[in-house]
Amino acid sequence: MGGNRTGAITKVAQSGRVKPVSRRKSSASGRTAPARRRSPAAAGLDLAELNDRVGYFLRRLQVAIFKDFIRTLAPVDVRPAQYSVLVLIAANPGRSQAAIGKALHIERARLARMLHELERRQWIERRLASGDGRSHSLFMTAAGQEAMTRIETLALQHERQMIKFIGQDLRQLLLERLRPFGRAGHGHTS
Amino acid sequence: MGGNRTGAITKVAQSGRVKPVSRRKSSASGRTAPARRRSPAAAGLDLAELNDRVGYFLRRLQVAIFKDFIRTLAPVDVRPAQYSVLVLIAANPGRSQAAIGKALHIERARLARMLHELERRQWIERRLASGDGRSHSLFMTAAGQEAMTRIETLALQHERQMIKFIGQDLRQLLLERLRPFGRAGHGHTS
DNA sequence: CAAAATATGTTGTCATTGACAACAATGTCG
DNA sequence: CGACATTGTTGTCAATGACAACATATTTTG
Repeated sequence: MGGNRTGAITKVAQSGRVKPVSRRKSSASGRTAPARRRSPAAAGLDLAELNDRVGYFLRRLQVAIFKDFIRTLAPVDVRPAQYSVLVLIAANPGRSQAAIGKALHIERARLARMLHELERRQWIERRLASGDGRSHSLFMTAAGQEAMTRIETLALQHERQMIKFIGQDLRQLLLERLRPFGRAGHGHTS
Repeated sequence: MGGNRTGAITKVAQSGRVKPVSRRKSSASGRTAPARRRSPAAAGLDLAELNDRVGYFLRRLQVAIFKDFIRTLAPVDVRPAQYSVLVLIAANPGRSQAAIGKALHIERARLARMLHELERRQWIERRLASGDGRSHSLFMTAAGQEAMTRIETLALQHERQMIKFIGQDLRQLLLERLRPFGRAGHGHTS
């Protein structure tokens, strides 16, 4: 933490030090009403330049989607990252932790701990790779595959909710346009 | 923490307990080569059903964008959330913490600590609201407005990098289609 | 072949976030 | 006035991302 123990309002410059903000492109036409009775505090604030930051809206949408995912998959207690790992192991049995981690951009240490949890739940198992004494080959257990049925059912339910939320057309478009970025080689400086 | 202290490979079921995974669309044809010298481990893994999870790709893109934002704004040490707060205060001077927080979906406690930091840096100031003894009116300081010039310059530089990364057409499309979700009333169950 | 460099998995921390609980002070409303 | 809501604050906890340090094993090199 930062150890920020302020708590007291600084109370600086109650004079005119604060200029009314250098007028930017948007807004214009000044404030709509000088005295909007009983403004609910969160009345339409001006997002200003935030309106042109694609990262802002993408973040908002992504958070909303994850929240829905977590809520929908709560019955099986599976989080987004866990889900992606389970799917990859099921579709690519026998691969190493390094392979799974690189494909999903999950760091080694993080993945190791996540796999311990999935192993504790007896959904996956790790065997020492035959050819390489360092790596572990990952597999789903029978119980894991059974669980995947239920998990995929809920994941599909979540996806349907997403379609209702953002619209099938936008979802399809996002999938088509974003898939290339989801492949390895993007987003990592390494 | 979780207290997961396993560390030992369980070494279960080395027999046939693990069925070769219900054949999915791709894969097939078994392992390509029994001994692919220096295989990069992360060779194209099958994303399977992840290919239809819009949340997965959205997450990947969003993380990449935030990383670029943080890297680009590193000279001024401003993170995405801080940036959004600064922009909103500059564009809506005098509003309360509650108003800013609701508009950006930042929780009260989180925003309070963030504002303490921004106040410590002397970029913003808080005055007791005239009409309401509970709330604080937020303003940019002169120094804060000066800083905003540099911050916006870097933010624009980041945005241009985003255009190069995902393409101007996709960015514009995302902005147009996602802006409605960025408005209040979405993503919050409250 | 032996030393050096790499790769892999593990554990230990730290920093950032989101979420909640508990409070104190204040405001609103019946 | 008294019950309840709002606002800001602090304390915690959980999930993540990021690194450092190791032990072990493999690959590369001289």
